[in-house]
Amino acid sequence: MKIYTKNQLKIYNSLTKKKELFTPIEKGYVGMYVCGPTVYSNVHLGNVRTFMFFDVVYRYLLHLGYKVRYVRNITDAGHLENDADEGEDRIAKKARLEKIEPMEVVQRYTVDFHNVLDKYNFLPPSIEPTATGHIVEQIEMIKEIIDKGFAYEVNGSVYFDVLKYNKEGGDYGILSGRKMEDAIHNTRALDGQSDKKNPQDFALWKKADKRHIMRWTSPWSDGFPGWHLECSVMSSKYLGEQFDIHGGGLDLKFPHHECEIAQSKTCSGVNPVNYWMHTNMLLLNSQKMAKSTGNYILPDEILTGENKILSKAFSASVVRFFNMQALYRGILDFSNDALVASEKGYHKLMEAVASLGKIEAGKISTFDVNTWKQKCYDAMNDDFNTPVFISHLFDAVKNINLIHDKKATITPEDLSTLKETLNAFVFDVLGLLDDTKTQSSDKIDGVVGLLIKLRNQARENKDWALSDQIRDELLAIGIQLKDGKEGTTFSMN
RNA sequence: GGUGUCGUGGCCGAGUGGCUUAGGCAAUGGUCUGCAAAACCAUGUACAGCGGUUCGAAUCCGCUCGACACCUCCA
Repeated sequence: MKIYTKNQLKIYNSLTKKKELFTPIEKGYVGMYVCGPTVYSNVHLGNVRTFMFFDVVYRYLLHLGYKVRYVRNITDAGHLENDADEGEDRIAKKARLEKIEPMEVVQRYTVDFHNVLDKYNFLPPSIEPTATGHIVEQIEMIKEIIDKGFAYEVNGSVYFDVLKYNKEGGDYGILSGRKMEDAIHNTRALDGQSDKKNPQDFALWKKADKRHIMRWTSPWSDGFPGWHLECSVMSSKYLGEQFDIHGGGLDLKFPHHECEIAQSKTCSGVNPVNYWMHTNMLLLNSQKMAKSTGNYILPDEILTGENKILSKAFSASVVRFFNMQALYRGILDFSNDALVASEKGYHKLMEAVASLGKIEAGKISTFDVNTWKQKCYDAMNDDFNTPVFISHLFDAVKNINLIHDKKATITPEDLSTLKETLNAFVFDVLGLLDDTKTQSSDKIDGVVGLLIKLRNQARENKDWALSDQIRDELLAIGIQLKDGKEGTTFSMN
C-alpha cells in the first residue's frame, strides 16, 4: 500500500495564496518542473536553497510512493541583458570577457553545478533539459503564438502582446497580483529604444546583433529565444500541457512565471500548472545573496572554509540541516552563529541515529512510536513543514537517548518501526549524510580503540596526566571520547 | 511610486483565536565523572508599538514604525 493513500499532502499554492489539498492529475503520478540555473557563473548558496528544498519535495513524494517525473532545466541559451535592442545575452558577454566560446562557459558552469549538487547529496532529476537543446520547439511555439494573434514581429524580433492577451480574456498578472492598468503607468521607461508596442510586452525572439555569438536561424531573424519561453516549451514537452507542480525562487514569480503562464495558456488554452510553489530568498548579513552585489557565498567555500563569512568549514549535511530548520516560504538569514547552532543539533541527531543501532529492546514501550511517526508525517504533509518535522525528530532523539541510558524501554516491534522510520526520514527524505560514519573506518576504529584501552589502563593507575593527554590530543584532531556507563566510545567531528 | 512578504525570548527559527504559547543553539542548577566532555533531568527570559473586534489575540482588523523582496538579468 502506498503511503500517500494514508497521507493527504497539503501544498501552499502561490497562485491562490492558500494551502490546498494536493491531488495529482493522474493518480499515483506527479509531474514537477523546477526552474534551474543559468549557467553563466557558479551557483551560489541562495540558488542552492531553492534546489535543495525541491530536492526534499522530490524525496518526500518518492517516499510517499508517488512515481515522480522531476524536470529541472539548465538555462544555457543566455538571457537578455536588458530590453534595449543592443542587448547581448549574459553568456555571450561572459565569453567575450574570458575569451572563450559561449558553450565553453556553459560547460564549465554546468559541470560546477553538478559537482555542487553531488557534494550536497542531491538526487538527480528525471530529466534535465537544456534551452539550447530545444530551439526548434521554441521556434514552433512562437509560430503558434503568432498564429493565434498574440505576438507580433518588429525588425526581426517577436514580442508577446500582453495587452491584447488580457483584452481577450487573458489573465496576465494573476500570479504576481499585478494589474496591467497600473503597470502601464509604473513601468520605467527604457529610453524609447524598444520596438515593443507596450512596455509590458516581452520578447519571444530577439534578433541578434553582429557581435552576438549565440544565434540560431529562425523565420524572423538570426537570433535567440526570449528567456521565458524555454520553460513553457520544456515543461509542456516533458510533463504535458497541464502538470502538477511548478517550482522556483520567489524572484522568478514576476515576470518569468507570469510570462510562462501567458505563453502556455495561449497555446493550450488551459492553465499549465495546478500548484505553484515559490521558495523565499536566502539572505546573507540581512541582504539578498546575489552575485551582482558581491554579497554571496559559494557552496564550495562553505565546505572548504575558505571564505570571509564563516569561522570554519561546515559539512554539506549541516547546510542542509540548517536550511530544513526553516520554512521554505520564509526569508532565511544565513550567518555563522546560525550554522554553528545547526551543526550541534545535526550532530546530536546523527549520534542518536547511530546509537539507535546499538540499543536493545525490552518488554514494554515507554515511547509511543506510532503516534510519533504520524506526527512526523503530519508535519511534512502540512506544506512540507520541515522545521516542525525536525522538532519531532528530536522527540525521537530524546527517547533514543533515554532508552540508551536504560531510563526507558521499547518493544522489539516498536524498535524496528523506529529504526526503519527514522532512517527513512533522516536519510531518504531530508537527504542528510552521516558525516561521522563516512570518515570512519575499521583501521581508525582499531587505532582509537587501542588508545582508549591505553587510557583506561592509565586511569586505573590513576595516571591522570597520561589519560588526559590521550583524551585532549584526540579531541584536538577531532576525535571526541565519551565515557559512559557501558565503557568509552568515540565520535569524530 | 506600485506589488508583495515579514517583524516571536541571548541567537536561529515554528505556531496563528483559548489547550503544554514547538524545536535547535546558548545560559543556569542537578545526575554521571578522578576532573571534564558527552548523555540525561530541571529552569528562566518573547510575541515591534498603538488602537479596535472578541468572553478571550502573539494569532483577526486598522494605523504607526521598522526590515526585506519584486517592479530590470536573478533561485
